Amino acid sequence: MARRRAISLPALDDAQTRFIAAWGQMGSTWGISRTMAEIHALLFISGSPLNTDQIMQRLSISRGNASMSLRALQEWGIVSRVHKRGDRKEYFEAEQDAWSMLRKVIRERLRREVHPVLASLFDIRDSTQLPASEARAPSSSPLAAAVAEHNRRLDSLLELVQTIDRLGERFVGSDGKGLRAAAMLLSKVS
Amino acid sequence: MARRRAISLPALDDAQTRFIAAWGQMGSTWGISRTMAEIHALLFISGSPLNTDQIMQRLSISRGNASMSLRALQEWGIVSRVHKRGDRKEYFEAEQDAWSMLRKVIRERLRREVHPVLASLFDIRDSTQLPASEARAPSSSPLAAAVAEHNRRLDSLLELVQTIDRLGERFVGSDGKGLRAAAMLLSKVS
DNA sequence: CCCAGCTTTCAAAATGTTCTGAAACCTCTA
DNA sequence: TAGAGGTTTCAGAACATTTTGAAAGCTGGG
Repeated sequence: MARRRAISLPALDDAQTRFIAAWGQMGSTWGISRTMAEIHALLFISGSPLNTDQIMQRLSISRGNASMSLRALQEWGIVSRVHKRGDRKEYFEAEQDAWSMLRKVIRERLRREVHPVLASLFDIRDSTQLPASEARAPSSSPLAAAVAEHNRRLDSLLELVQTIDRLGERFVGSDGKGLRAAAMLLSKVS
Repeated sequence: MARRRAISLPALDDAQTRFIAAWGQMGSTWGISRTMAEIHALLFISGSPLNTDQIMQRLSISRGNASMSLRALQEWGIVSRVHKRGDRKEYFEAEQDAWSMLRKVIRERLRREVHPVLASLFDIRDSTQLPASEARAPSSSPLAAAVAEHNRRLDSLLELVQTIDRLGERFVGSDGKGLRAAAMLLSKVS
């Protein structure tokens, strides 16, 4: 029977590297730059704060890139600066609670991407709102009918996006503990 | 008092154009190419099937681009081909039910993006699983402790991604009608 | 006030993605 | 089976994003 090999330092390092690659991959398919996701992965998986030089070395990236990506991660709220006594360097650490992390990401995506789209959709809908008089009477004009159909389609999409938005807001607003429970609960709704 | 201007054909056209732009914008922030999102928007908002030439004209894109984007949209399952009697051209139409559309998008994203990440994470976790003997006894070795921490972090992420996956699968699996109800219901869970 | 050590900025280079246009390819009909 | 009408493919061009590296900008101690 083959003996099970004991875990070694290189094996841990390798696992970290593979995790970083997988997370970076994922990030890039969800509209986050690969490097940003990799830095986040590195900070998350190592668990302790790292400074810019350590990050640069570990990921083979330039100082400028590291600096900009770290700033962006801080703007997302999932990485924060840490000062170490007696060290002039800045250290960075990742949010360690995965659910809290997700909450922050969703909060930002709502703010940056969903809300602007909602605003546009409302705006567009208003631009073809039929005057009340025309909307009330079943119109005989083909144009009015086309406009009505158009509005119906727009409204159905609006409703969808609004529901997603409300869902997200609720998720984001719930406190850390209740959050996971809510997700679990949903996963049982049939 | 200013008189309310009646809806005109140009106004409808303009609303369509604005919708197409907004939807294209959104697509690009969610990892879908702008053109693909725009074609989808055009088909969705016009409601009736269009052929390649009509799409090319309306969006000012090349035939090649239109063809490839239409193929991709069909692979996502949210656009389908339609034959028109007595017309040799192919026509395309978008799924008109917004919730069904969302369901299809989520199904594909789970398949293409979430499942591969899950597989990688499981794989990575397995590579540093402590032999049962070592894991059982509280270890004194600092290396073993580091590995244990690493595994803990990995597991917490795994659990998160798995929950999302299950949630998505359930959403995707539910039938059209129950779907929206479930989302509404979730939005009331506190 | 000046310097050392560190961080941030940003223009240009590298890289990656999307789009075009023309040629190859189907598939009906005569 | 020729060819008209239509669709797909794909190499290269256009465009967009990401990354680099060097210079400018901070900051705290001497």
